[in-house]
Amino acid sequence: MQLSVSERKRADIARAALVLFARDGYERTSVDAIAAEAGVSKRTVYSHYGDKEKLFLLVVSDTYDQMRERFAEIIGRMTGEVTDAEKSLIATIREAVAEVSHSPERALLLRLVIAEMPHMPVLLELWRNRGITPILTSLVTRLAAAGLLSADDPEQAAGHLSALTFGQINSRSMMGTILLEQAEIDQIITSGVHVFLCAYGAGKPA
Amino acid sequence: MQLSVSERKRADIARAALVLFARDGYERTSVDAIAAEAGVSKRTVYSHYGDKEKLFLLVVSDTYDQMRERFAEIIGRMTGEVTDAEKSLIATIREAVAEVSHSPERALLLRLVIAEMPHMPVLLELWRNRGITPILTSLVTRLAAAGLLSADDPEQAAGHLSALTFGQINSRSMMGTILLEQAEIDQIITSGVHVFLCAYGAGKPA
DNA sequence: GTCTATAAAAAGATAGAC
DNA sequence: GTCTATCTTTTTATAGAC
Repeated sequence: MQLSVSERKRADIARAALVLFARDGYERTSVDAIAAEAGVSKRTVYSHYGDKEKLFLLVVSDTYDQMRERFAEIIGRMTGEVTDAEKSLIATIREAVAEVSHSPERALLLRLVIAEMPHMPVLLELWRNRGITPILTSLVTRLAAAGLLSADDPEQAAGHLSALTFGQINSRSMMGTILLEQAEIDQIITSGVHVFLCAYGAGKPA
Repeated sequence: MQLSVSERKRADIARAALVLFARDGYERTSVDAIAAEAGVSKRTVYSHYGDKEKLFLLVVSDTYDQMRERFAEIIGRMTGEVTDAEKSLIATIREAVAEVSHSPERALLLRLVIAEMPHMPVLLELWRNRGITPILTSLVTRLAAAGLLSADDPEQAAGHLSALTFGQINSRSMMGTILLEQAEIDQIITSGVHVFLCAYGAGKPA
C-alpha cells in the first residue's frame, strides 16, 4: 500500500482542506492557507483539484460518505437478537452520536453543508440522495417486523426518532458549535427514546 | 412619525443589508453591494454602522428580536379557553411556522446564525439568552397547570415538542433552504403533536 | 452627513522554468 | 508534477472635499 509522492501530496491537500474548511468555513479558507497547511505550493493544489470549489465538494462528499458508512455499520449491527427495544435503541444511538462527535471534522460537516448549500446546489443532491434517514427507516422496519415496534409508517417513525435524538443534540450543540457533556447527551437520548416508545412502542412491560 | 433623511438612509442600509446577507451570506456580501442596494455611498454605510461585522450583528439581532416577539405573541395567545390540547397545539404551531416562513429573510436567519456562530461568539450569547425554548416551556407549563398535559419536566417536554415540530421542519427544509409544501408542513406538525401527546397527553378521549 | 477617489491588502487563478 | 513569481479582481476601509 505504498503511495507515490504525488498521491501522498494529493492526500495531504485533502486532509489540510478538511481541517481548514471545518474550522474556518468555505469563504474564510484561502487556497494559500490550504497549500501551506499541506506543505505544498498553491500551484500543486490547482493541478490536483482544478479549483477551490471542486476541492471543497470532493472533501465534503468523501467525509460525508465515510460518516454515513460508519453510521450504517452501527445501526446495522443492531439486529436479530434484540429483545429490549428501549435499551438497544439507546445504546445504538449513543454509539452513533459518539462516532460523529469523535472527529471534530465530521461534527462540523453538517454546519458547513448548511452554510454553503444555497450557493452550491450539488450539496443539495448529495444530501437528498444519500441522507441517513433511509438507514434509520430500515432499522424501524426491522424492529416493527420483529414485533418490538408498532409503526404503520416506518419512514415517519424514523423521522420522529431522529428528531427526538439527533435533532435535539444538533439543536442544543448548535450544529456542533458547542461541545455537549456526555451526561447531557445521554439525557437527551434516553428521554428522546422514551417519548418515541410512548408513541411507537409495542408490548411495553408496564 | 417623520424620519429625517439621515434616519431614512440608516433604515435603508439596514434593510438592504438584511436582504443581501440573507441571500448571499456574510462573506459573500460586500459593503459595496449593500451601499448600492440601499442607494447610498459606501462611506455612508461606514459612517452609520462602523464596520461590516457591526452592521451584520445589528441586523441579525433586530430581525431575531422581531421574530421572537411575533413568536411569543402567537404562543401567548393560546391561553385560558383551551379545551382540546391537540387541536390548539396544531393550530398554534402551524401559525408560528407560517409567521417565520412568511418572510424569506426571517426564514434564512437561522441558517446565517449557524454559519457564522463559530466566528462571532456574540451570536452564541444572543441565541442562549433569547432563545425560543423558554416561550414554549411557559406554554407547556400553562397547559400542564390546566390539566391538559402531564409533564413533570416542562422544559424537557418543550424540547421534545420543539424537536418534533420545528426541528423536523428545519431538518426537512434544510434550515430554510428548500421551500416545503403546506401539506408537508401540516403533516409534520400533526404527526409531531400526536407523538408528543402520546408521551405527555392527559385525559385523551380514547 | 454624504459623496468621489483611493489606499492597502487579500484572494483566486495562471505563466513559465525545471 | 512541482515550484516561484505574477496577474487580475475584489474587498475592506479611509482621506479629503462639500
